Amino acid sequence: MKEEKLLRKILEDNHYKITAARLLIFKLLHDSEPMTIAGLVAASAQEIDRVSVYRVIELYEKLGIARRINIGWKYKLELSDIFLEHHHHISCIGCGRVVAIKEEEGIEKLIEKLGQTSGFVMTSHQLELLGYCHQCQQQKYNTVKNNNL
Amino acid sequence: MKEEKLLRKILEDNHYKITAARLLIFKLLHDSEPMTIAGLVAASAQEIDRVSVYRVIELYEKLGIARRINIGWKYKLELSDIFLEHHHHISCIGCGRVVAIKEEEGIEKLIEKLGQTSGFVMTSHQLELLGYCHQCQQQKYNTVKNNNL
DNA sequence: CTGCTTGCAAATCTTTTGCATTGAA
DNA sequence: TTCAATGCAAAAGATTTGCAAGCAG
Repeated sequence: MKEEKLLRKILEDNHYKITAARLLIFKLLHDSEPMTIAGLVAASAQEIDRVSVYRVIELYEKLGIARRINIGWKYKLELSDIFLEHHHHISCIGCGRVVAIKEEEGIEKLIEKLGQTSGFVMTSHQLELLGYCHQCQQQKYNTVKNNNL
Repeated sequence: MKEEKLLRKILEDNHYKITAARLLIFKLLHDSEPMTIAGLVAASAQEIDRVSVYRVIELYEKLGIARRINIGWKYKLELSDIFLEHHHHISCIGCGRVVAIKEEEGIEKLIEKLGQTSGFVMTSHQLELLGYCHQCQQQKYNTVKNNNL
């Protein structure tokens, strides 16, 4: 897949080695919805140590390969805009699912304007929407939450 | 101050007692910029136990008295929209300071529209902006970060 | 008085660090 | 061969839970 090729190039260009751990974490992020660190640790437990997951994620954030998205006061990880188009998310409070929202023209411009007005040089932004998805609106107040992992 | 009166009313209406710990945490949030839990714990260490801070905050979030705002992958706490007008923030990556952004007409409407389009019933949203404040733009790449607390 | 609140101790969970070993280039 | 990357152990930090004692209503 061509995304992996880009990954390899970024690692090489920055003089980092291409290792099994790094490829696996990338694959997991590439093939799934946004995941928590705990989820990544669980999914890769057979192959790599918990600590290495943290280290790979740290590196991926530094290199702009992955980024954290906030869900309430937790966070999940996904590949960055280099691999996925820039977008935002809406998260379901009921089942924990995260849905990507296709770019809405206008919002980016507004956001950029807000930063300028404050005298800041903006480096990034994130819009977090919370609510109940269609499914969870029906089975209202379902006690058993399928959050995270 | 009239905000404290509202606090007391909310607690009473929901059958929670008015205690020194609850009043103190409220006062701290009321008199400061957004604070981390660690900051609240430190500021109230003489009077109340760390665990109680967590419990008061938990209660305040449940009652909609306080809310968490995301800063990168950390968070800080501030009084909710009942006490402060609804607004957003821009955080400085350099010094950690959080600045409130006055409501920008248009953005709220856009956000509401995004939720509807996704078939969600939206309950809340948060816009997180990151960048460098005017001061930190000058003393670029200041190593000593005054983050948090 | 009575049950909600709190403090204290300790259990959990999450993230970070030190060091010896392994492996990619 | 060589230094970066990893595993393992353990430290450090953040949050939660159980229980007895204290206090608001």
